[in-house]
Amino acid sequence: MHEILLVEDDPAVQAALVHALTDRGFAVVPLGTAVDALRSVAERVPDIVILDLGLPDLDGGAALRMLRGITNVPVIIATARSDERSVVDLLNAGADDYVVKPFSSEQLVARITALLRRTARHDDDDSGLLEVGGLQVDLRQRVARLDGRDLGLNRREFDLLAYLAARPNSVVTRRDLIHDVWRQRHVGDDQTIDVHVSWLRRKLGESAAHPKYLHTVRGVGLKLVAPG
Amino acid sequence: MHEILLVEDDPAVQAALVHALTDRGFAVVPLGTAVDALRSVAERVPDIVILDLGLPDLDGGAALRMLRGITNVPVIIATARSDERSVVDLLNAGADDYVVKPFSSEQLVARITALLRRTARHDDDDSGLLEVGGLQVDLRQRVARLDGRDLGLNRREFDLLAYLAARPNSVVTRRDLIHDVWRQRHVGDDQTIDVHVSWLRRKLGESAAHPKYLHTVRGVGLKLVAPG
DNA sequence: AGGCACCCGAAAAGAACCTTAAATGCCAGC
DNA sequence: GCTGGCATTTAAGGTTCTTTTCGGGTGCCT
Repeated sequence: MHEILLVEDDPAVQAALVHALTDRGFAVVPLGTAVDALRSVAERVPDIVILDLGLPDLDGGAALRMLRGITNVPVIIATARSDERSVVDLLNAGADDYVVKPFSSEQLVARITALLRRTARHDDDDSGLLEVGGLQVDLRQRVARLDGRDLGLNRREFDLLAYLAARPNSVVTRRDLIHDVWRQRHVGDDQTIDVHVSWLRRKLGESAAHPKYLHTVRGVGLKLVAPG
Repeated sequence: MHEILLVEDDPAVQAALVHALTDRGFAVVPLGTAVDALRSVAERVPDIVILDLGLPDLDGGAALRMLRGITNVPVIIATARSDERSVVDLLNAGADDYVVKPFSSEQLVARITALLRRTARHDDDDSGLLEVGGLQVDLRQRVARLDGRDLGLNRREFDLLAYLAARPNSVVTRRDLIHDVWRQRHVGDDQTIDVHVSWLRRKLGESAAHPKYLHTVRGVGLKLVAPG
């Protein structure tokens, strides 16, 4: 679920866009002034900002520059001003895209999606840390730590743990694992999974009889829980 | 210096754009057909593709989809077709931006720059000094030093090390390397990479069995870490 | 008790990887 | 256009690590 900060002072336009974007599965934060927008971004950076020009409090270029002073968040300018000068200036001031009203909400969504697609990779890079209790799984470095100590997992073990750590407390079936971790239809036997789970348990310093993090759920699958 | 692949069949428009883009310091490869463009990209991936619709040989949507099958290169659609359907479809098919003729070359440049800015973070900004532990990679002089001593790397070795040094501690896949360092789709084999890594390790005074900086992550790729 | 699901040690089977050496491609200078 | 040198890629063999298979075992549930 992506979070969109919508900065638009015309209530009618704002309402229409909120509706269109929400329909498409985005979480929208609608605001009417540049100052509110800056404050909001300082507190929590959204996945993308839609910025109207002609806000009541601040000139668009100034608002954009201040925003850029805070963060590198993707920004789409959506405005009625279509003069060439304005387009070029704002793009050069750090905007990612510029759409001119009237535009269809469909086009705006397509442009948002395109921009998110382009930025997605970076997000992965920056936020690849999963934590469950004293367990840390760093997807970027591909290192898993228990209480700060590197577990020295190999590929399968790491992928397995990462998959579980991404879904703490929920039961994962063997079928899920074959599909998502092994990425194939037929693994000869569930034995295969069991063996890898066993290796993983050993490295975690636990066993099936005395589980701390990695619990078996009989007849269903496995579950990674924070101990306690 | 960024490299732009310009796919445009109208000779007059092509000439004008080549001129405008070259003036702005871009290296431009102008081509007139989609087939030529695909061939060119398969051989060497540019920094950005400007794609005209209405090419003589292939429908724009088809061309874009085939291009996306090969690579993730940023694509700007530049065309006279301004109907909503076309805009939305192509953005959803993987285009990054869509500008409608007639557009000013200034606006095109601004959009190119915006897109490169958004994409660039991964590439080396060839203006700086990367440091990882006792390793220095000077992108401007293209010199790499270990504890102050010049390693005497050749082109590939340098690019490889620079790419890794720009992402310390993160695991980089062979696929990333083929795409971003070799910049082409078909490298006969991963062997190629292995061999260059081997040369690089030798010059770094280490080996796969006893890595200091350059670690293999089996089944995934490589990782440059600060030793210790 | 008997069936089922699961656990785990050991060892075979299979990939991935490293290195050296030879072949190929590319460019500069003649 | 040829020739030699350098950089890069392909090829081959060996090594190490990973993954799977096998088989005996344990414990839960009906």
